[in-house]
Amino acid sequence: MKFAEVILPVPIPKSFCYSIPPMMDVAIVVGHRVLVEFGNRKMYTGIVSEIHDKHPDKYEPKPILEVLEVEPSVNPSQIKLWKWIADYYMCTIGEVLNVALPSGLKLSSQSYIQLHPHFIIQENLEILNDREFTLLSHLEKEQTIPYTQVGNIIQLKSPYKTIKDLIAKEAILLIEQIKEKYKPKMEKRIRLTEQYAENPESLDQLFEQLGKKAKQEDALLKYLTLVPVHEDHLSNYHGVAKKDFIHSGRALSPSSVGTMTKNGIFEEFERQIPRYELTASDKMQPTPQLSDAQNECLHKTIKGLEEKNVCLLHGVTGSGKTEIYLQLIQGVIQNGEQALFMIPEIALTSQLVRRLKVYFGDVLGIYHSKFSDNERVETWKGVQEGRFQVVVGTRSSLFLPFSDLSLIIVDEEHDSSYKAHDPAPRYQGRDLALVLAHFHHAKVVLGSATPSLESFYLAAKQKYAYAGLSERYGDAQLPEIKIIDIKSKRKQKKMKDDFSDDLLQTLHQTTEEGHQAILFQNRRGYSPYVTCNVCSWVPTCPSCNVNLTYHIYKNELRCHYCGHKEHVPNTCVSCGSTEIKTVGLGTQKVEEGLKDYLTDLRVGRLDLDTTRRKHSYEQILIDFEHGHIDVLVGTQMVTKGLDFSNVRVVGILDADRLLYFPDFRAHERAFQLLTQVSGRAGRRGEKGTVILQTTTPNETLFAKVARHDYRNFYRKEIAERQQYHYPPFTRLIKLTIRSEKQELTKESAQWLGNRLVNWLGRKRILGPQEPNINKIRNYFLSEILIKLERENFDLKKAKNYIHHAILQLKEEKNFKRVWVTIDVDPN
DNA sequence: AGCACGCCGACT
DNA sequence: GTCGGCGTGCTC
Repeated sequence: MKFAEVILPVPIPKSFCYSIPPMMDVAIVVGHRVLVEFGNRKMYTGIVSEIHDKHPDKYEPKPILEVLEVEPSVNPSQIKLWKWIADYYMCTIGEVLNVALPSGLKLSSQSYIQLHPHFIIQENLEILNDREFTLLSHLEKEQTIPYTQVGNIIQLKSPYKTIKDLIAKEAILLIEQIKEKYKPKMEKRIRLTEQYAENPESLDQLFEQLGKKAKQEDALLKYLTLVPVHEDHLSNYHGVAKKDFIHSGRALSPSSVGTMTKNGIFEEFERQIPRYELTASDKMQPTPQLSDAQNECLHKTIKGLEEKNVCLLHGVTGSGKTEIYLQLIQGVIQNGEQALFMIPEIALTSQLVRRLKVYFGDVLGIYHSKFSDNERVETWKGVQEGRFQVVVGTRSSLFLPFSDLSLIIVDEEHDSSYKAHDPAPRYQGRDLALVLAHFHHAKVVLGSATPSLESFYLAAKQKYAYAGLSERYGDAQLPEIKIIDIKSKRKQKKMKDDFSDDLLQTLHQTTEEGHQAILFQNRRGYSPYVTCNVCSWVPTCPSCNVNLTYHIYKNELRCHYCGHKEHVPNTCVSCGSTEIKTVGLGTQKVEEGLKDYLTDLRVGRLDLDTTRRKHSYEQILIDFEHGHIDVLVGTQMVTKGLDFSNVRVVGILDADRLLYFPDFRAHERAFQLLTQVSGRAGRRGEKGTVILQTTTPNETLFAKVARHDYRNFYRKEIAERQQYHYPPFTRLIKLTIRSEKQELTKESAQWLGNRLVNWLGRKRILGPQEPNINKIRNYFLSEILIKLERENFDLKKAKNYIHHAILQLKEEKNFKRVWVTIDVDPN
């Protein structure tokens, strides 16, 4: 008898042992998706992680019910990676499985009830109560009803007992239905039936027969122009897409085509087609020529990769790093190997994808969060089958089933969206890329204009190779950055609301000249809060401890943490006055204000609120590209990967806010954001201008941004990190403690903190401390930060302590309703 | 995470 | 009684 260890998508830190029925013995291997029963009756897809013949001694394993595929969906090196992640990021392997496997490959069962075939309601009325009768009459009509709906039907919150009684009376059956989620996309096609296709001469006769039926004759003619049956009768086999046949060129009448199908002239058939909108129409192009500087950098990178496996490619904004990536990828394709091109979440615009498609065509796969389940499965399978040699995607593309990976490019490696937040595993995509590459003996290129301190530090320590690119591509120059002191401007009455005279003038001038501008304000909504002018009352969220943001379009107040919405009150809830005013500046207000002061401008906005829908992001960018928008206002979305040659001016409305985050990375992030957004100005051709508005014009960080002086920024910042023992000199683990009561959160956090201090020592534990926003979605939060040495330290042991302490916390009677999340290497 | 089960208090 | 709420324990 053989047994399989199966990974299941549940947050339990174990794998589960199932028996392999003898019939399956030969077929089953590591990486197979299998269907198993788990718990009382639920069915799940699991992944086989190990096969052995040791019967567990404490229980009798259940059998594997089904092997869901011939070729395993997952390869052994992926399982190795999953285990590494679970270990390093301190989560369960089930949680890893949950994010790693596209949901199209995950099946789970849903419970349904149906009438027992031998049960006749009319003959059993006396043993049924009202509720039972209602339910059974519904079942007579509906055949099957999902378990989850039963409660609604019989007006009970927990229908469990009723169902159990009915099962005992043999009135109903409980069944499990499994839904296969992935559906291949099919296309309806049309072709001639065999009799006509095989001897095209018979078509002449057919034309005569159709003589008076002009519409059918039309259709036949059109078919023959689309499919050259006369020249090559085999061409009929693939026929033509029905949609194209009927609607392209001169449209046909669908009903006459239908008639002809009925009469055995045409036949309909289906063919699986890829979901990708491809390529036949896109002409393939050779990758672009490199400038001398790029060429030199490319060679430095290649040499660096040979020596160190990892190379930091540090190129100023607009220096053309992408062209270098293309060359590297090209090399990988020629060797018949695979490459992964990683980009931050939002930068995956169709702009970039379209560009890559032109160079790589059919060997390029795409993978990101706005893809549907089905599309993801197709990329997954394409990578597995080796059809896709290059994948461009966000951090989740690290989980694809690569077999022959030889290069990973992490573009904009400093970008914080590489870090996963919400469900565990809270992995850092850039770091994980290094691990994946290590498993595959692949090379990694980390590219950025503003490298993360971590990466630059490792390059400085010669752990990574380094290749710099300090000039912009073509004749472009780095923009001139003007720092505007808005405090003194206000005194001089040269501010109009939040716009300085310089900013308005520059915008006016550049748009007059036919150029475009970008305005950056890192806050969405109209204003961050509203307040009563009389008593200073501020509306707050009922479930989170934050002020509500004012959104002008629906005249609404919204919570950006839980999504709560309410109308703006006409009168102050606290004092009854009607003087409610808005305070502070969001992107909507910038948009409004611009329209007031520069009336002729066409203003667009790019933030979370305008890009919720799947293609809206793309649409705004297209409008901007085609010059339908003069000024684009946006949040940090505008800092990422927008590359429009006509943008001459960038305005930063309030640079101060970036600095005063209570976070050791605030300065790093500010420098990156400011440099990146400035880099949008003046690509190709003339020099751009950046207007940076601030109340603290002497802040040295701004000066460094203005001088494009990354190195001095780095020197100062790294010294501080070292002095205060922050990464890259230490490793951080953040624990977040949550409960429904503030006191409970506080006490349990204190308890946990003490335990950790005992085991790990006072100096390694910071907190517990209430975060700035101490209540989200009705849960009160507290945080503990653990600082661990990077060298000469037993990390594994420390993590065990942490796990242990949390386990102990949960065993304390009073702390049962306390939740702790672990975030390794938090942002 | 689900889900069953058991105990308790609050109702028609 | 019967229902819902909540705590507890288990899942191969």
